[in-house]
Amino acid sequence: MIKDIKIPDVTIERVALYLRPLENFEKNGGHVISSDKLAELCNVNPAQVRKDLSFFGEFGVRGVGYQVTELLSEIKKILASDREWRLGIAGLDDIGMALVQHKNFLNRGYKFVAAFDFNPRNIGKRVAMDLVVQPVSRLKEITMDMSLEIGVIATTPSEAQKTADMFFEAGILAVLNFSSTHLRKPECCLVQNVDFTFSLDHLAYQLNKKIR
Amino acid sequence: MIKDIKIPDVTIERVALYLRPLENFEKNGGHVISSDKLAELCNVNPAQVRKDLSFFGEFGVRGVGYQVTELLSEIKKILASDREWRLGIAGLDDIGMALVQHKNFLNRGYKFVAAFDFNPRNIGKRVAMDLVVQPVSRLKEITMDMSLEIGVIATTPSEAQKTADMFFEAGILAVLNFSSTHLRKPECCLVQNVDFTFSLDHLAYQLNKKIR
DNA sequence: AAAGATTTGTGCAATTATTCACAAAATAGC
DNA sequence: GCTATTTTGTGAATAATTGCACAAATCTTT
Repeated sequence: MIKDIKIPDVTIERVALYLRPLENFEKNGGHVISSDKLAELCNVNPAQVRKDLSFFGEFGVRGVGYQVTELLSEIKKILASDREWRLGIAGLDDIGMALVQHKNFLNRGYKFVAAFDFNPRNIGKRVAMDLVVQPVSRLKEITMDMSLEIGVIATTPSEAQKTADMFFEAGILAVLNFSSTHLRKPECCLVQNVDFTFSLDHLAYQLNKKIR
Repeated sequence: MIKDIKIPDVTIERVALYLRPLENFEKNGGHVISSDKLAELCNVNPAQVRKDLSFFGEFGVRGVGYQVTELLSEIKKILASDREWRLGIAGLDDIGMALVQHKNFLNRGYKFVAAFDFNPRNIGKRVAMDLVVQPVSRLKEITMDMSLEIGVIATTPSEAQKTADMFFEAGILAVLNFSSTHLRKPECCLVQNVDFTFSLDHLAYQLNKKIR
């Protein structure tokens, strides 16, 4: 039961954050968890946990806490990670390879079902179970045929826009961009950029403040 | 001239964001930029740009704008990315390899000067210019000898805590954790976690909201 | 040199987010 | 079944962030 008021972005981010310690907690045999405990695991305020969850419904029991398994399933429903998403990746050099081979994606329901590259040397390579690299020339066709939902850009910066445009033309829903280039995009499509150096910039700032 | 009031975290994040379009702008021959233009490039509000920068000083000229080169240098000074940071990485499988070979780090002053792995198969490998993989058993010693500042964890989840602890013991200043494990850490040390699946969770949530 | 046009820096109001604090609901002990 | 204890859900208070709006500073034109 989702209330139809605007849900803050920060709430979504935190709900995704709750997921991971919760899974651990369950794996270690926990069945019930309080907002206090969950908050502690996530380094946030307990009232925040309760308020965040209350945007989506009443999942807890007063005087008791939250059933872990139930809460997990509710959170996955909220984030729409209770289903499989079909990903296509372009660029199978170091980053691309690392991504398709990373188990976490599949564990969370993000499945690479198609891979593309410009470099003839990479084409035809089997990069993961049932995943053979196709030439980028077939990107649009395959994206439509396989109804890919999310396109992952792991190409060089100079190829990034070209590749993204092909995904857009094929009607992809969203793009996850690892290429450290700003992408022009159509209104209808979501783009999320990932840049590791931001994390380092943030660390460097804090370090400098501390050691100064 | 840094005012000694508390600077919001979001401001630091945005200042890092400004850096990248600014560098592009300069590369394309721009010499002066207005807060309006910079804001447009970064998808933020112009007043926000001005206010963010004003935390650190007065870098602009009224009626004119900001000298791009000067602003870049000021921002780098703010973020402490006007210097080189010495990084050590542990774990040279797919992610680790992708990281050490990624040019962006060096461009921003983040230099991998030591690499470590548990796997004997990886030890002795030259993974980048002047970067040969050492056994993790030498991590503490080398971290101290080379006065590494930031440790990057790209090991398997099960080795992550062990590795991090060695960095901590060696007196590392900060750790960047790619291992999708929560790390216990001493008070004195900063830890920043990087988890790609968060970006996907966020995309999935937004997609689901849209296509529902 | 004066008027008009720009664009910064910032006080302040509006909005948004966080946290407190407590009633309501559930359980446990007696 | 009553009392004490726990813990949720949430209204209200507090805190933080954003963005407007305008004076101050600079440049441009005549």
